[in-house]
Amino acid sequence: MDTETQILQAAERLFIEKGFVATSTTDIAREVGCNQALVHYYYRTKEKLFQKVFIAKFEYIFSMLRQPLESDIGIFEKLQSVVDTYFDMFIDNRKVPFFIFNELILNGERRKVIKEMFFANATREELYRRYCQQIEDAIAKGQIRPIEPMDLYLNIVSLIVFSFITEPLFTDFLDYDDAQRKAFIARRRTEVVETLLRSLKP
Amino acid sequence: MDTETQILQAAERLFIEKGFVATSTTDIAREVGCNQALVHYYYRTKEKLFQKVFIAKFEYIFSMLRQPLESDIGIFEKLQSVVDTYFDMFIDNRKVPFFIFNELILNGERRKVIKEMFFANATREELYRRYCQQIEDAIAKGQIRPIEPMDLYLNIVSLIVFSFITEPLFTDFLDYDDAQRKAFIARRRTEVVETLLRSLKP
DNA sequence: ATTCGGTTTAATAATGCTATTAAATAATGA
DNA sequence: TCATTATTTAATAGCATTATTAAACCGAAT
Repeated sequence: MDTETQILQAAERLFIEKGFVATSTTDIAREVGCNQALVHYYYRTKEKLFQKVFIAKFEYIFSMLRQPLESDIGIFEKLQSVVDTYFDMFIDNRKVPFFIFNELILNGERRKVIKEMFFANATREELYRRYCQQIEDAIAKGQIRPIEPMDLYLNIVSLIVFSFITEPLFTDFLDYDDAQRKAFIARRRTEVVETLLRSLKP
Repeated sequence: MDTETQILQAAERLFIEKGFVATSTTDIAREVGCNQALVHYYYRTKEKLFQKVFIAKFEYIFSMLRQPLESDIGIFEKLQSVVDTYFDMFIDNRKVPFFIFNELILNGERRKVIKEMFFANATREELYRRYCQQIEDAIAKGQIRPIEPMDLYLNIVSLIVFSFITEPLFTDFLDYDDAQRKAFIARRRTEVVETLLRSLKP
């Protein structure tokens, strides 16, 4: 693999693991095994490199909504599908949820950049609008209780993301081993679905 | 007020606002209007100062559970009371939830220190055990559906904390003004209670 | 008035970081 | 082959940060 993408991938690993501020371009170079100046040669500044990593992850996470949302299944199955999709993905990328929120919240300047990026693509707003439509239809049909689509979305994200954000705390505080960690996440998965579905009953 | 506590309070403000890494002892000194060496004179190292701030906040937040838990009201009223208590407190300390999780998750070394502090006080475990007892009683009496007390606790914390963690995102992404921000939080408050109560129906 | 303790300051050592530059090296095409 | 371009390195400027030290300051007790 060429050095340029090696650097990008090392940066991704380190940024996600330790966050932007705690990761130096020297760290990244060391991880790749190249000279530190190369990081700047290819990506000019640490911030630019970071944004490349960040936006890619952000896009990726958001795009995962697309498939369940467009499939032709019932509203409850969709919800189950969304939860499963995210749990599967986060199990292999345990620090990603924290990474996204951490960087998005800690740095207001960056938030502006991401915002512009986000609204630059009209299909994303379209995706959200379609989601709202589906919720409102389900409410109209009496399948679920009345709820603001945004509130439901926040509930979903809260419960999923928090399961992964708190996982390191359990691991350390209760001395969880690998098996217990897995079990914790597995239980959260079913519990999150249970909670969401019950909370939506008309 | 004496300089020592001025420094502590400035540190608290800055640490909560910008996080540990992004806050320098020079920042703190500037905020107080004193020499940077004074910060070290009183608190030796930045890390020690931070831990003093952090542990105080952590204790405070946890201790807020005590009153609702010990009062003699029904399980649903208790839940409502807990949610209200935290919403009230976080409304005046909007960045605190993020602060706690951010620092707790980002730094594994620190987690160890907090863990020791946490388990040093037996009344805290006692508090948690009493909470579990109350949930299990409510389940046995058929007031709520079967659920692991830990899962319920996580659900509660997730929904509350996330309302405040995501608030800056709404503020920026959707250009919320102060009134809209207040309305957002107010709606979340009722929605969180609604979601929790419904999800617990037997 | 002077001494003494606690407080505050200025100065600085030591370190680590980002970003740049110029030179060296490797790769490529004429 | 050789000239040109792309990649990589070493060196370093410039800055910020933590922590320490020695000296200055200041108020209170003697």
